[in-house]
Amino acid sequence: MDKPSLPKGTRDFGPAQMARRQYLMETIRQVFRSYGFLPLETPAMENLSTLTGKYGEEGDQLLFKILNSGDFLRDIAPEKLRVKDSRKITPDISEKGLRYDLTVPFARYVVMNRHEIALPFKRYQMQPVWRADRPQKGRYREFYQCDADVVGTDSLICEAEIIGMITEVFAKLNLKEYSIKINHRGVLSGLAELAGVKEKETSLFVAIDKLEKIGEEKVREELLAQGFANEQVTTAFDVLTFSGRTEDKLKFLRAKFTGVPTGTKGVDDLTEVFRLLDQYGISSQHVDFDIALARGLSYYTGCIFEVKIHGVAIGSVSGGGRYDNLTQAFGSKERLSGVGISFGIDRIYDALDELKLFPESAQTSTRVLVCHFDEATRAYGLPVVKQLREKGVATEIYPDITKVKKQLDYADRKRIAFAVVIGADEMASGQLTVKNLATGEQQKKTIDELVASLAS
RNA sequence: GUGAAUGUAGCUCAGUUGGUUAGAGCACCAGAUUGUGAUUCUGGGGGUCGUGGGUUCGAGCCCCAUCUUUCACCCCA
Repeated sequence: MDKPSLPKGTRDFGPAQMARRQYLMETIRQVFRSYGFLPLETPAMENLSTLTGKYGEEGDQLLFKILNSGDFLRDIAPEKLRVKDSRKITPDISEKGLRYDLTVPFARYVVMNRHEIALPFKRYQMQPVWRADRPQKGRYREFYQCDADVVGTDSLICEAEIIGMITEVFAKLNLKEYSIKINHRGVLSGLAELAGVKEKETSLFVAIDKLEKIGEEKVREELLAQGFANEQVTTAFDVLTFSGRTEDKLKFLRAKFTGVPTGTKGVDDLTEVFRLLDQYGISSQHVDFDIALARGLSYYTGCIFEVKIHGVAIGSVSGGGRYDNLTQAFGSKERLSGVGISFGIDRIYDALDELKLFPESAQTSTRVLVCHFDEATRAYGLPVVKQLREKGVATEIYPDITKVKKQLDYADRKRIAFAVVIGADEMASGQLTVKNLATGEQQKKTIDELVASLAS
């Protein structure tokens, strides 16, 4: 038998990690709920027809596909098999795939349940997604996304609230050094139009998205290599490299986009988002209007967001944006606009871990261990355990009869806060020995005193 | 998907130009202490050197393949 192992890019999460992950998820859930989002879960697998074509060509390549059940090769025409091109026979042998993100299944759900959904519909969803990527640090093949989306309204209040939620989540996590980058697809399209490269938008966006990472020179080289004309690139960079405060950027772009409706729409929306943040009293100190922010997912049409934590070598920990046509991709006749945000908790976990920001409270386990010496003292301890549990105190009793040393050792390893030692003396007097494992101090308490002191 | 690096005990790592039975620290288990953990002392278990081939009288060390992890590209949470 081979040594057991895990598929590439997947991980187990032990109790210590789970405590921290749950702390993260609970923090996010609390914020989502306070903004009026309600939970939704969808299946791990979707029909491939639901998934393909929504994420661009690259995305389709990264889909995990599920082999059909049964003897699926039997009915395939032999000449198809002879070609030995697995992509050609994929539709014949696979009709399901693992979900790639939570937004597309959400859009599918909205279209399927349109009749019973009250618009605007706000849902949050925290589930794993799968991507057949090559793993690296902060990049896994199975990871959790925590999404909140609103569908059925164009109001930019949603965008402002997304920024509000990000700000609140990060404040609760005690993360102070981060930036929320915001841009608008309209600004990017306007830019492409100005440069006269409207038909090659996508390759322009992909290139300028790397501006911060590889610098202006390299991006120029890449664009020229892709056949963009020198003056087109220069025009684009004139706009991209403008620096200044947000208001200055908006003013500058508004002037540039005279007679360019898509660009003007982008500037209008962003202006409105910043105005709403102000009215809401949501701090925009972490918000950074970045003209070069593009983001890959092809379905975005309006504002786009991306969040980076400073001081850690981890990609973006959160991203999102507005998408106008996603429900139409599922045959909806009605135009439903949606906007949402996704937190990548695996990356946030890595960042918090690296920055040592997990609070002590995120790693608590059992609070009390009841220790004993023999069957009689163990039996005496059982109702003590029961009483503590009824008061909501996480309590366990050492199941085997063994030396106190071993029982305390167990308590120490599990970082249990208190040990209650019950021997013949305690049983006779009713005064139990309560030991604080952190300080080592011991005192005698009756059962009632014990329960009262620990119940919160 | 493309290009590169890595892998020796549970963990972090030594291991000479290829040469006998592969080591350390920490961790683990047991005892010193039959009512007390985290500190001390003593002893113990544990490795087909990632896996499979090859070269050699002889491979942890050299060669090939494969897997894992990591890095860059691509893309992204």
